[in-house]
Amino acid sequence: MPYTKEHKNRSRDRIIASAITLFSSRGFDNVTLDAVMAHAGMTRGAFYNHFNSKQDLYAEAMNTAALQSPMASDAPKGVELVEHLQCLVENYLSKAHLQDAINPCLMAFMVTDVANQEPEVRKTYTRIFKGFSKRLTEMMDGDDTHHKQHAQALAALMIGGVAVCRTFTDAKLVDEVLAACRQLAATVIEVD
Amino acid sequence: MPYTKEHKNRSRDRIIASAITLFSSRGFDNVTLDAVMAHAGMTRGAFYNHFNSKQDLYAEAMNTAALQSPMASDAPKGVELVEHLQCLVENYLSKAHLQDAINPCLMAFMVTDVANQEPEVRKTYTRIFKGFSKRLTEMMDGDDTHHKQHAQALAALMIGGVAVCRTFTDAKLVDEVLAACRQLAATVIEVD
DNA sequence: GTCTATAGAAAGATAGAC
DNA sequence: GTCTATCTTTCTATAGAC
Repeated sequence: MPYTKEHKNRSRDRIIASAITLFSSRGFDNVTLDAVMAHAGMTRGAFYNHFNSKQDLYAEAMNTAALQSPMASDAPKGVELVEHLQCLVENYLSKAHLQDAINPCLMAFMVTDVANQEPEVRKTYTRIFKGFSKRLTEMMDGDDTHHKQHAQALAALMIGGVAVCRTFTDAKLVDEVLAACRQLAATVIEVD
Repeated sequence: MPYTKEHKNRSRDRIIASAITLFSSRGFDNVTLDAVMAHAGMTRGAFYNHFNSKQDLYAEAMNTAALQSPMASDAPKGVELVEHLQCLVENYLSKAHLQDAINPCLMAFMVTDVANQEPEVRKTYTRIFKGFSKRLTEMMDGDDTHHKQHAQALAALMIGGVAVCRTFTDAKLVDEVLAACRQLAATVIEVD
């Protein structure tokens, strides 16, 4: 057996990593399978040994990006949950995140892209959003209805803030809006 | 002269209205000029008498949608600015807006779509966002730095809320998140 | 499992008739 | 100004060699 399962898995991982980078920076429709495969160091023909379709890759890329996201990380020992949350939110609403090609939040980078895709991709997005907002709820220390509502609004604010800033051609506006969102986010977290 | 200027303008307006409806519901890349022109009651060949390119139409559609938006409307006589703002925000973060095919907010419906377009389109988006947040600032009754910051965060929250809800396949989640965003938005407005 | 080659379908833009 | 017809490019997906 010239190709081990290990080798195939590595190929698959490279394809997904390339998809995350290219989809997030150019959008799903503007990225060809040719480009994804070339970025992963292969050619187009190899693609269908790993995925059934381009849409299939889309869903897998979102899943993987969600698992790898800093937002999914646990608080270091000795750090309060709320402090950890504040730190994560600061990093999420940062300039560095806007340009992150490795671990971007696809919920923010691709939100309207996803809205126009097949239900399978939208279901994946919906599931990831629920996990995201559940995590926020938990870090807010408790999960009664009130905290859940705050967490959902916070999630929309974070995703919206990053999404709009990525469209701006004005660097000063980016700084202002990110700061404004961080400020409001902090208020939401503190109130709890 | 068999075709009057009036007639040409009407054709142009129909094309733009069709573009707003189709782009917002399916995304820029998934809509062909064929589809836009057919929706406007013409064929593809007539397009280039009105616009230089598909991207050109994109920018024009965003401009027109921004001008037509309820958010651009003035408060009726006798209604306080802040009350008017509260009303507009309620309508913006509503289920009806998610399905509005005539007057949707393209900033929310197309935010990540725009991020991947040519600078010309992104500049248009940036300009419209500035106008939007300036309007919010004014309705908050004053425009010192503090109000500006609140307005920018409110804009990101509104756009984010509508954008994420449009991707969800779960109707209950849509209701929850819209309500959560309205709640947080109300807090921001009242604090001022 | 990955490659090259190609089938087959679409879409943006242009040309020329009316 | 709008039409039909077409040029040209590009892309997803498949077939078959290695």
